[in-house]
Amino acid sequence: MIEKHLMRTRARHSITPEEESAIHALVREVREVPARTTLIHAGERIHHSTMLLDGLMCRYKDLKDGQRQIAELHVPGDFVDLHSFSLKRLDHNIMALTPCRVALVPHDRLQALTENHPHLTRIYWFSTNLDAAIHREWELSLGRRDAVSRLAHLLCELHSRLALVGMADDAGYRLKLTQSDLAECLGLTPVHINRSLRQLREAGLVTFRSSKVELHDMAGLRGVAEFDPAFLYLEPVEV
Amino acid sequence: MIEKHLMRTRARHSITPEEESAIHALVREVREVPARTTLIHAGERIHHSTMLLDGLMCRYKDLKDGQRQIAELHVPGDFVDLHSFSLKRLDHNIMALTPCRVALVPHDRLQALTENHPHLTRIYWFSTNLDAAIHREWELSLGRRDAVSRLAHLLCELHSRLALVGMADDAGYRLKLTQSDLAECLGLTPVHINRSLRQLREAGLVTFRSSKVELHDMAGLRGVAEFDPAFLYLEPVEV
DNA sequence: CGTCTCATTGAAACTCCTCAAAGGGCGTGG
DNA sequence: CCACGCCCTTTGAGGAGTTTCAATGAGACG
Repeated sequence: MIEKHLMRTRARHSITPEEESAIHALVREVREVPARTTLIHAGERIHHSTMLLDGLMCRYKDLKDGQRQIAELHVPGDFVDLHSFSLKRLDHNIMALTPCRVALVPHDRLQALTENHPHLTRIYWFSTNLDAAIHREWELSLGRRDAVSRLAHLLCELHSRLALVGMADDAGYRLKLTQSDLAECLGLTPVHINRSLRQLREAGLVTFRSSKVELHDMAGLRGVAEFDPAFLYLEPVEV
Repeated sequence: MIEKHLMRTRARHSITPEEESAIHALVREVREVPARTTLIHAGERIHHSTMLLDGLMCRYKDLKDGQRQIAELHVPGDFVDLHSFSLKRLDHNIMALTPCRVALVPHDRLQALTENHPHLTRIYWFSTNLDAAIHREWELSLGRRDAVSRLAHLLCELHSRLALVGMADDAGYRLKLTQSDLAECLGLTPVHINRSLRQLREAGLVTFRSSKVELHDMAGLRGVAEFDPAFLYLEPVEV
């Protein structure tokens, strides 16, 4: 059930069978979430964290005039709001972009984890630090990359993250996002996303159509994006 | 010596005298860092974390063409790279923007902390989650706010963070940054920062000149910025 | 007092946005 | 099973915000 979460965890850290059962024991219940549901609203008191089992979710903030900025996309296996364990309230909203299946992890079980499992605590601390690293890479994109490069970078990032949980290969991956969703990730308008996608397509690098990303020239795409996967910390680390 | 760090910690969490001594015991040495020194380079193996005692530091990333994006500014009392404890290598560089005094905290002492002090561990986990919250707010700025609002927001953020460690009051604060530094924080050019500063000044909101931020109309500034300090988690939380 | 960096200003160019409209795909209901 | 409606995608034209290039001014430091 939480297999993808274990995949992404094992990819970066070595965990004992006993620790795996401790992770299994974190989950209290599994729930289905319809697409376009805002699961958690900024500011509300939270008592459990959410692990994404299937589907795509995001963290987003918006301005009074309705403009929205997605701060991070979440793929299956991700802990979407592990940080709510220490923050108690979030500074952002959490929404399901597609129909999702999530596992709920009560904060008191995480509390117990920090008391009894220092190694797993460090692993989960690492996990929130990885989210921060993704935020930083997005800051670089939003601040300094132009539209085409920004888009290329996001498609590379998703490729790496989905591949880690077996949901992408060299040919491409399924991505049930609209061009408006991409716009909200990249600080652009849907219209400009459309034009930028065309540029990438006409350059023979990648096609995004009917919810599928087809990679035609991964090296070229990474070149345009100046993509270096180091920020995803894909190498095993002993924490 | 680490008084500002204790100030910002006490502002958000209650800690016992015994925990305070544990924090004191983290520091191995204090070091001076000249302005414009890159202390830590992306990718290198790190064995200690850096606590900022005095001066301003930043985390930054850059692109091949030399464009730079600052991902976060650090004020005295901040742990600049606490996340290097779990990540081991950083995805970004760390630079002193002004002459700085820093305290070095060996990772093995943090490791011991996670084994013996779960409460302090949660407090420091919180601290890295707070950095992530600041990153998210910057993503919102970079993606969706226009130049003037972005600048106003940063000046509000720094006011709140500096006030927390007693380095800002209602009148303003000292800020030893150049307009180019601000440009690198905000994803703009120095020229445009200059024009935007003029707009804020002529609107009677704030003046930034000779390293001083003078707040003339805090309410107005917050309005322009759409500034809500919630993302700084200034309220006490029991973790 | 000269030098260097930082700040300031103007004019032109460019990227991306806004507004608008038409074209496609898919599910639902008649 | 087709038609309708709805949302998403695509394209065009004009406009706004920001950048680039260039030059001058001001302040700090040796």
